[in-house]
Amino acid sequence: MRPLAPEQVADVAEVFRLLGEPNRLRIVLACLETECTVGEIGEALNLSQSLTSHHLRLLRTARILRAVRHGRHVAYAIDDDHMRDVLRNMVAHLTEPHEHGHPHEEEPGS
Amino acid sequence: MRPLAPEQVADVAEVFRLLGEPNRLRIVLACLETECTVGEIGEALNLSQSLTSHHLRLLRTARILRAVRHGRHVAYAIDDDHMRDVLRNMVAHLTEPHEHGHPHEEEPGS
DNA sequence: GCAACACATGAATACGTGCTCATGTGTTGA
DNA sequence: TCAACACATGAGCACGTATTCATGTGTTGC
Repeated sequence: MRPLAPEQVADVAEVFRLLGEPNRLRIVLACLETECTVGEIGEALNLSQSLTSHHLRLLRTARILRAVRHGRHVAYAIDDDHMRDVLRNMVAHLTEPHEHGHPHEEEPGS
Repeated sequence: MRPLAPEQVADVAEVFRLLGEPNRLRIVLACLETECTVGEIGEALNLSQSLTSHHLRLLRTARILRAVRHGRHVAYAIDDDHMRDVLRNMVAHLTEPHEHGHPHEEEPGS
């Protein structure tokens, strides 16, 4: 992987930041398999309509989700497969145990 | 990918949140290829010693980085390969163009 | 056109967090 | 043991942001 341009670092950080809010992450995960309408998301995750829409706006402008109108509903879905892989790997990171049995190296001081 | 336990969602979000801060992300990227000491990181990224150490503490306790003492230096490195994949995919997400040419679906209202 | 529905958005607030300053802890060499 | 080095950490402040309330925009059926 190349050194990565300094401006792209900001973009990467921005996406991570958006995924770093629990409610937003839940929204993204809900849209991972199949597309969902705003109402469905709010009801499933127990979020107010306003809050759901605010979060969706951020996820949409950051191109994490894409929006499609269906009648008077608007459905959201994951933007691309890279994002899906990011989520899968992150889950793997926390689900699977740690590779080498390094003895819980947490605090260097003591 | 399974529905993912509600408590794990918080853990995933926590890791994303930590990677969502530009300086912390730069630190992680610096430790991606080879391990770096605190001093090297601070100098390379032009961060104060205190700030560098504060960020490293967060990254260490979240198991994103691991710390190893070498003499009076402490070197940090990426914790495991899943994290490396997460970063690679995220870069791919932003570097590569969007898969289907959906016409910049950004604002549904207008 | 008009009501009802589904969603978007601006303003205001309470809360979290990144950064700095100061100080503490651990390690090496004399 | 003592000074110098390398790093860790607590307190405090300035700033960003998640949430709510109120209101606006767009769409369907009558």
